[in-house]
Amino acid sequence: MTRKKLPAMSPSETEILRLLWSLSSGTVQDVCDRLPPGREIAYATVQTLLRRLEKKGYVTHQAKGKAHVFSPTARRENVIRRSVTDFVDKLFGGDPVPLMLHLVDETHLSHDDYERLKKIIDQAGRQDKREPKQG
Amino acid sequence: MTRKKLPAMSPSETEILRLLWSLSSGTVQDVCDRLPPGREIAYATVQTLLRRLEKKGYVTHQAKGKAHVFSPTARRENVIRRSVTDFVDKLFGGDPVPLMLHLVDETHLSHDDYERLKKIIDQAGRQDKREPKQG
DNA sequence: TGACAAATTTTACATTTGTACGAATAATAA
DNA sequence: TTATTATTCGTACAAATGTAAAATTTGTCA
Repeated sequence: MTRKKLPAMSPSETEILRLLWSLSSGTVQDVCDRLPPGREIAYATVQTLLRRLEKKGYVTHQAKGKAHVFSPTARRENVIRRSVTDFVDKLFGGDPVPLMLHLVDETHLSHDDYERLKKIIDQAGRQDKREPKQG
Repeated sequence: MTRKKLPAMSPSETEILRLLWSLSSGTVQDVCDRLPPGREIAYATVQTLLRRLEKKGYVTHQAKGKAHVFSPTARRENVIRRSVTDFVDKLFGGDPVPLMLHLVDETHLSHDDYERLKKIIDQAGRQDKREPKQG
């Protein structure tokens, strides 16, 4: 299946799509309710953003009573992968390592987070040895 | 000293500023020469971007012969910190941990990178224990 | 069935972004 | 000093973005 490459999302669109993911699916109102305190944008604005996301292919909707229930179409993983790649390209010339170092340095992590991270890194590192060059 | 908060950079501006960092300072032409192959934008475009960066306060210039030599004013660390924070806010609701996990998972790292990362994480984790709540 | 409320659609609009041409200017070589 | 060349400056402009008011439609309750 030729998975079409969707047009890039704007930051605000990204923000909205994230909220929709956290809801699985929802109406404009639902998304509005998820806006964090301090981030106040009008209902109509959220709606515009959802419409644009739909036009770009990131979400779809289905009528439910008088309201529209929106749901994400693109897989979260894929969208994130692309966003991260773009970001790393612009700010780090494509090399993710400096970003990782930055994150570890700048983030206050809980002990659990450290353990989890270490574990994952260990795993990834070991896997790396087992599959030296497989695509 | 009340360090003023600079207006956000656009992705293209970020890209250009990154190149300027890598040069320490340089003319429009210098920056153009640093554009990676495949990324071709006109001299005049680069110039506009630098001009806008200057207006926003990220770079400054000084005349050197007939050319202008641009140099970054904002500290790289700070700009990166802010960019990363913004990005994490939009895509992960402010929690950097999922981004770290994603990066470790998705990135093909060299053995050295793994070691380096592990070391840094260990260090950060230990430091975390020694300073339980100091700002 | 008619009024009311909730939601959508339509339309709008200032700003930012990406991109660049052409004119002006300054250095330089002849 | 003049022609040439490199470089900036001013200007432009379509598309994307952030934001939303106004108009309209659609359920729903009395």
